[in-house]
Amino acid sequence: MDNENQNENFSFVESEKKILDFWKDQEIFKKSLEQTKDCPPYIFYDGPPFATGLPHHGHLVASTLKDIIPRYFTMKGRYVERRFGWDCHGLPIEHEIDKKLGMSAQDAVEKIGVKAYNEECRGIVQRFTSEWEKTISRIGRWVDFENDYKTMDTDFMESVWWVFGQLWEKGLIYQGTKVVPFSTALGTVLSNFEAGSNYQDVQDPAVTIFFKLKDEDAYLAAWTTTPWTLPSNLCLCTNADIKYVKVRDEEKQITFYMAEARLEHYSKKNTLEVLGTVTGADLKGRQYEPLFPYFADLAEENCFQILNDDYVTTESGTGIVHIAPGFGEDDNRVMQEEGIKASVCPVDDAGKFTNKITDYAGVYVKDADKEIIKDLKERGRLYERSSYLHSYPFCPRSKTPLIYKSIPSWYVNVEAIKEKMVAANKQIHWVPDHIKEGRFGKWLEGARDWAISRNRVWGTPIPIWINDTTDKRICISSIEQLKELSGVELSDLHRENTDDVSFSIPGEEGTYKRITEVFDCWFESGSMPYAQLHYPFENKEMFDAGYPAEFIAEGLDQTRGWFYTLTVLSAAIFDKPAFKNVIVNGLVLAKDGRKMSKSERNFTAPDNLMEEFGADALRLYLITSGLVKGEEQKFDDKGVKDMVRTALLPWFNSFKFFKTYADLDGWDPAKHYVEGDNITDNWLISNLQTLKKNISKEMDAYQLYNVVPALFTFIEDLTNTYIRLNRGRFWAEGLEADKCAAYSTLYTALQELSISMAPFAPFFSEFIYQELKEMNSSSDAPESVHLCTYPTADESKINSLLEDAVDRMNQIILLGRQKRNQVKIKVKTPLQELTVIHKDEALLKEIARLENYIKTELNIKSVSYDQDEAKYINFFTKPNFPALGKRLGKQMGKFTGLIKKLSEAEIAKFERQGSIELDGEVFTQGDIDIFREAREGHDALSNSLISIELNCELSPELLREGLAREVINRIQRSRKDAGFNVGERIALTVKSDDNLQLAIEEHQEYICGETLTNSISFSSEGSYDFEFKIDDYSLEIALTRV
RNA sequence: ACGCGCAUAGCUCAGUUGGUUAGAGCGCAUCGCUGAUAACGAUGAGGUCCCAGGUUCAAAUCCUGGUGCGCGUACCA
Repeated sequence: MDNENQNENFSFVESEKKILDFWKDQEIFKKSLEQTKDCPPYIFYDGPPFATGLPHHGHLVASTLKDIIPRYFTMKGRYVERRFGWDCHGLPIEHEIDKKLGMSAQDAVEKIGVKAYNEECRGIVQRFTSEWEKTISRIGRWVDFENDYKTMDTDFMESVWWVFGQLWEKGLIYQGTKVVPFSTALGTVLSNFEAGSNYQDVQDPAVTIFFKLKDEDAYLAAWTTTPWTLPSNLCLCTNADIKYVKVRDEEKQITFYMAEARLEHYSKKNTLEVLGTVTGADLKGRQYEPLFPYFADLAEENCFQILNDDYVTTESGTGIVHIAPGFGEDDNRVMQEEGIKASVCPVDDAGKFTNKITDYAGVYVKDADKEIIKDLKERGRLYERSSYLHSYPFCPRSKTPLIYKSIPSWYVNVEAIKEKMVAANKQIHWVPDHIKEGRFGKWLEGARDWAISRNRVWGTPIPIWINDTTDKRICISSIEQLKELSGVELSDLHRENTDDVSFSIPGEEGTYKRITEVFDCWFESGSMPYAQLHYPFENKEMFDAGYPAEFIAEGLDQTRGWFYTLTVLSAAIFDKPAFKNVIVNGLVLAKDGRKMSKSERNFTAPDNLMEEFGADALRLYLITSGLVKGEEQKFDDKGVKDMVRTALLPWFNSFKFFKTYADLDGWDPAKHYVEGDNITDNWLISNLQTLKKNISKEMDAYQLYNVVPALFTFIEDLTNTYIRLNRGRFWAEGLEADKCAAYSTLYTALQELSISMAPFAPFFSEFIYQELKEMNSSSDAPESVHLCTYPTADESKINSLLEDAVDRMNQIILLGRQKRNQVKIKVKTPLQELTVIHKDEALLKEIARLENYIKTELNIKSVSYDQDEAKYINFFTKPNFPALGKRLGKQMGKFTGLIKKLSEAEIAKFERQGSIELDGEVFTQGDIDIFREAREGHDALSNSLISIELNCELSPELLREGLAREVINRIQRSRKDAGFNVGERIALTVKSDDNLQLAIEEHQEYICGETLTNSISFSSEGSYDFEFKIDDYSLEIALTRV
């Protein structure tokens, strides 16, 4: 491999593509599974996406999480199967077909039949699978697409039947009429989640209507925004505790009742005279005349009377609510509670009045509003008409307003198992944790029965057969059971095959026929843990061993979706949670803080991003953000670019540095691996162990957002401390022990880093791993970084004292640079002396071990140490608040003042004796913090932990040495420009001013050594290839190859 | 409307159980470094920690009430 060339043109994107090929050709994913197949399983559930859309940023976040965790646990020695899943059924698919055919599903079924309709659906379900596979693979997610599960597979559907059968046996299924959100365009009931997904602010007509009391020449004023429900009115409702007034509108010649609190509102346009006051309770039981004749006979069933309920308020309207139990859940409830069973719902599936409503039969309800209002006006029953702005649910598919109507539906009695669900939730570890008790916990507590039937075509048929004579019901929960009863053995369970299967049972009259409804597709995705394995028909042991799953990860929107349905079914059947750990990711917003929207074009397509910056950068960006703890994140492409810059490039550069020199020296880990005792080597190795320890702690808690920053810090330490300080060791001639130790340390760090990073940045980790592997002449290392064991910390190599010491050294270097900046002396100009000041002798000794690094970094001739801080530094003290606050409580204020006022002498005494008494209170070490700041008039600097003094006096000698360094710099630049290789030796001709020449002569040996120059000749004439200005001096040089 | 979350530098975000000098990166300015560097390093400017109360010796942090944003829930007739 031509490494030289490859490095010059290294591209993360190209490298990733090569690695994708490598994984594919060598079947690394498969091998990782084979390698772990006897290990304890780690069960991961993949939530199935709808296959109708393309993957977006939200899927990428989830996909990254769904890749990192399984990779990590695989490397930890677990067997992690990853099956992709597809949600195939449901409205989105049917809606696509309806659009294509240009008609509703009902019409389509009538014209072409169930079979042909389902064929259409089946045909488009997998339309985008190749795009999904492409994007998911590109981001580096390893998932089994071949062995995927589809909710339309016969095995899957049969397990769904089994799940339903379980609920049926436990008595959790019932048929009821409930008032539900209904889409008149789709002709179907919507689930709660669907109904809530599209609220819009709309203007609806708001009318105040009079109902004539039977026993008095007065009316009741009721207010409604749905005039079309008035023909179905069966009762009126007041609040027992609200005061009502009887008023007279002389102008309109009418007397009526309304809430006192609403009087003000109605008095604005009308002159009203109050005749008397009653409570809602007083009104209860009084009868009124039906507004319309259609259901007048229901008066026999106690309709057309006034009821009481607390849900009536006086925030709007008249405080008297019109009740149409067919169209309102509260309405229905109030009447049920009063024991009135009557309910009417004279509206068909298309939202049109039935023949019962003779005057408006066939009219779409919203269209009927106007005519009804007109009719009421003519009859003198309309008091006021206005419009009302409120948010109203719309059908998310057809964008038409939903109506609420009562419909026969099949329900899961969720309320009966609420406690089980709450108990199951207690066993789940949520990231972020507030969802457990918050959003999800609250949702469970308020859970309501779940309508699972849909009057649809493309779905899993609900396996209930009803006897057409006796109304006896049988739930069938397997293909086998159906065969036993009917003699028909089905290989596909869709409606075209099941609808016509009927049977009778010997000794019973009548024929059993299947109901026509299919399942809500959420029931199917909630059945996924069982159905993907075709449990219990197959894989019984496998399921039992791995349930509940260890881990799932989905977006915050699934709180009410998949997280919920999994929990409902699992609690109902097994009284357990379905999963133990869940990471909930937040919503990805566009850069401008709004939702990402295709029409707004306010984001870059995922594929383009990966084409520009690579998948690793994208992955790292996503999982370092708040997205992995359920927070939203404004997605900025620049953030992805920054990941390249702040993490991947330094990592790459440190590797490239290593490789450049190791190749030059022919260093081979198999032959030249040495553990030396260099202090920075020990430090880096110690740092590495600490890193591994922290990673494993955070990963155990599924807190990914803490893992990657720790890795970044390590990369930073590696490049800006370890390599920077040790460059000289790699430049040394030959392969001495110390140099081998340096190589070995760097090799170990890079290798372990690549393995540690593998779950997070799987591509670049692989790249580094392969490169390092290639350098090893006798490597029996695994073929891929992803087949390695995840490194664990060797705690015996952790030396926290040393880690601290290096921190302090870095502080000293920073202070030195700060000082040089202040006095404007470049690092190239050497300074004579640095004094490190600290009272602690042991610390000074520790720092002295790092003296050479300090000298080099700050370009200092000598370092001295001084324990007598008072010479340079002022002290000031502050109480250690956390410690003292608890002890002193209210007295804290007083002592804070005393402590801050301590004199230098008292502080010195305190330091010497280790304690001090103030106003009767004894303070010991740790109670008082001592801070340091440089004393004025000194060249000292302090960061309150450590202090330095830098001798900034310059002598001509020092200045000339500085000049020599400048010359080296110019020669190196020239070498590079002239195209010399790193190792090539040169001869130099120099033309310069006298003082500069003196500097060069004085430091000739040093200059030659640094620049690989064999000889320097001086000239005073002619002109040369390279010309420079150094301060006020001019320098011209020419280079020739030797 | 209710529930949950969020609000910190021009921008994107850290900020442990309350603890007194509130941090990082980007951007900006200045200086420097560069034979691992698509780079980088240092220094500096930049803050009403959304607002108002409260608890406390002490509040960015806890409580209450607002405001704004997001998500979720909701037939308020």
